[in-house]
Amino acid sequence: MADYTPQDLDRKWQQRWASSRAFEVVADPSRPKFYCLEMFAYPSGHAHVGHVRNYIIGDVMARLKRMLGYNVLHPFGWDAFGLPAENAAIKSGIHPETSTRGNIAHMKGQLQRLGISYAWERELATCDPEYYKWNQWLFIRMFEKGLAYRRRSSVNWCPSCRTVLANEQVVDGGCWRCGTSVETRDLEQWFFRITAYADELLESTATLTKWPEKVLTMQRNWIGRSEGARVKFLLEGTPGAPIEVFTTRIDTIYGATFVLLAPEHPLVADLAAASPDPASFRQQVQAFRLQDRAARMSGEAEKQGFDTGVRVVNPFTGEAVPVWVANFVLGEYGTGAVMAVPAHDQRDFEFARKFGLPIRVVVTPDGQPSDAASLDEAADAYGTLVGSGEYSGLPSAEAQTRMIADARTKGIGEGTVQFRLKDWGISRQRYWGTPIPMIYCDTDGIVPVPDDQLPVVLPTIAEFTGRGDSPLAQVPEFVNVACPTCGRPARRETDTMDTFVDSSWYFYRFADPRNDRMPFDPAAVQYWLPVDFYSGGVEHAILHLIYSRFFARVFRDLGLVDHGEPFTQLLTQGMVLKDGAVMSKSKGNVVDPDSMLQKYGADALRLYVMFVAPPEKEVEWTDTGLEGSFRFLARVWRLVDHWCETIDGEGIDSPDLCVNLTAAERSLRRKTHDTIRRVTVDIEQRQQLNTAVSAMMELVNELYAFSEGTITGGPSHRTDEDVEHAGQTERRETVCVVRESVEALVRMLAPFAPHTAEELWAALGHEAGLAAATWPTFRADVARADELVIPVQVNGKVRGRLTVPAEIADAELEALALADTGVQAHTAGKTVRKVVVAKGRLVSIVVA
RNA sequence: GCGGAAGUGGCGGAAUUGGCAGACGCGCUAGCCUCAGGAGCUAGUUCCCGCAAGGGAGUGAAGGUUCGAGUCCUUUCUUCCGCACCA
Repeated sequence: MADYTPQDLDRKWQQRWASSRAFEVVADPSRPKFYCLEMFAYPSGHAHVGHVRNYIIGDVMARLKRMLGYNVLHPFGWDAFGLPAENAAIKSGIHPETSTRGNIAHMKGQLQRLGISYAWERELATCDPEYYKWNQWLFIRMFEKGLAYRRRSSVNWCPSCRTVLANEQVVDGGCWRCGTSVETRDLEQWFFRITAYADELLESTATLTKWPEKVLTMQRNWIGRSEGARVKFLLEGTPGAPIEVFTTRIDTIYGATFVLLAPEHPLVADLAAASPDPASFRQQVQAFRLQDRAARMSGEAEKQGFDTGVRVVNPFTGEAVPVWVANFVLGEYGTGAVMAVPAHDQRDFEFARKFGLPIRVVVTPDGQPSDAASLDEAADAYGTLVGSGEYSGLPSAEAQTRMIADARTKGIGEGTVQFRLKDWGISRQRYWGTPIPMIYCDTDGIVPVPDDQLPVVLPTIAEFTGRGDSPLAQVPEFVNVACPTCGRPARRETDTMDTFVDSSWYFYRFADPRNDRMPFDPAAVQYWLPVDFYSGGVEHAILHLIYSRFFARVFRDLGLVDHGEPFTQLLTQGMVLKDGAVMSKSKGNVVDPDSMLQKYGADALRLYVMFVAPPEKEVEWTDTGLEGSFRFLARVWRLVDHWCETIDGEGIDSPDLCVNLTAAERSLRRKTHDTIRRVTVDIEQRQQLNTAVSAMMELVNELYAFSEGTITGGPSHRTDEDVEHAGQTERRETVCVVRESVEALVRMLAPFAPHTAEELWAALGHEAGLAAATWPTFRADVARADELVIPVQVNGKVRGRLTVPAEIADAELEALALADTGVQAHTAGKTVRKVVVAKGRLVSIVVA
């Protein structure tokens, strides 16, 4: 064999895999399936090693599962729509289609050069009309079911560029291009009713037993279920709709000394109109609304408010209390109005102190009345009610139940559940996305594009100005359309969809990516889904992973799939840092995989990235670590080179048939099988890929030590049955044992270093390649040691070691331990109080 | 503020069920090999005392449970991450 030149191997095997379509699969219900998926990529141009880590993790899993006999679906695609390409078009004039296609081609080449085993024939890009057609189809189905609806909502607006800005385009409260201070504007926009599934999305987190607890916690917090009550406060003196508040602490309602409205509350405009000085009123409200959104929501901003002059009646006390507008009350949560209980809520407390509003204590720890003047912060703990009429003396929890029941009886309120999760606004005033397939007709109103006219193709735009409202609104031949119902002139929707829509179901499309009649054949999805192993960045813990769970339920309720959860197991991989920072082009600390590939080959890079730390952990990139992995592969290469001609041959038996193995040979077999166990468990069950690599390194070290012994150790072991091969003479037993070990090693290396493993496997005489190889089988009987070294502790310190048969009885072990000279040095003249024998592990002696 | 995760040699990290702390790798040291070594092989490498044998200490800190704790419990410190005026 020649020297280890991985670059040649990379090329050779990548070509063979491609020409043999090695990783393409078809559904086969007679075989167990495994759907292995990494989050698809935004085609930014170049993948750096941080991105690549994720693909390698998935590839190790996919390649292992193939060798274990699973029918493995391992596809890849491109999250190809998105703002960066459009921003680039505005700056450089290059059309998003052009830059995106170019970036995809480059990144695909990078992944292929890494030898990631994707079923490339299933590749998809979300900017393909064949893909986004089904976004549109699904949107219409959701519209029909009331899951997609339209309402007014605010967006960021740059008055200078006269354009809507995405949140990412707002930098420090200003426009990303001109710095002009951003305003909010109300526009009619489309929403998905994800809140219809809020309870289910929350409750089913309990079934996601193979997801990181961290992600589940984040999702639960994001959904933010809270139980409470809605209570109506009637306007004093004026007939009309009451102000409804949401509270989780109805037990404190006797302490509600005022009511607060969000500036966005619908009643605020009416109150302004009716006020003595409407102009000043409106000006104050407007001032709150212009406050930087982030600052207003951050909790650090100064609490501000003003009295509307209107009073409402507390339905429990009958007392009239003032209504204020406050900058910190959120319009989009609850009812946009809250009852303020300053004694028992810190925000209300601060507000009351600032504006001299009354504070009344109605819950105390012991049920004894207490004076509000002594408070220096709100007392928000549960306790016993005081000064609360008929409810005084009740504990908070019981009071809540009774008060909610009474409110319901009297028609002044009811118990309710409130979610922090809001409906998902999907309208984007952008070009590079899926056109929303809706038509506005003066006669027929909102009309979906008929299915047979899908897709609504994104028109090609020549110039990107970054000015004006939705770019599509500036394309008359796109906008103007005949109404599908009445045929009269109508207008198309000119907004495009949030790209999270694209990524919420792509994993279904991979099951049947070329279907032109449906988003996918339910039978294909029935076989392949759910995704068994999904890996990607933790930054998607909330949005993408909740939206996908939502879509799975939408598909389920459309009768297209029969499961609820799309991802059985989730792995969130850590980032790769360079010089302590996340890699980014702007920081100039990007490690380019291609230059590493040229120097060390794909396998060294793959192995290093897997070896350096467990997949979930952040890692710091080091070139010396990569060199270490290269050295290991070269060491394996030389090992196989040394042995391959000796052990490659007909008539080599299984080591099971060898009865008279030497101690060294038995020890090597033991190490081999123990390694098989460790590597298998580490990858398949623990996803602890770093220790799987360590285990293989240990085996290689053992094989080196063993090889020294047999090659230079002389003829003492030799018998008449020696095998004569290629000038090397070895005991037949040695050949059997080494062959078993080396062949296991090469196959275990295959998921990590597939190119090298393929070459070595061929060198060992296996012409069919690793595609035909199976994962080595662990044999507990072989791995079991026949002798153990048992440490003996005296008062917690190791004072001796006993080499004993593995099957030794506890009593005998105890006797040996007590008789050991090293132990006796520490027990002499003392009384043995206790002896604990931990079977097969240790003996612990207590003396005094 | 709330929630989550984590603190182990010079460094990245191991320790699977409460049972020999530091596997494996990087780095470093020495020897061998070599014209040479930024290649390879072998040995060593937690800290302190000691020529050595050996002894002592040791997993952020302080307590506790236990024959035995990196692992379990309590308190505490630090770091990272997420959420953050959600009533």
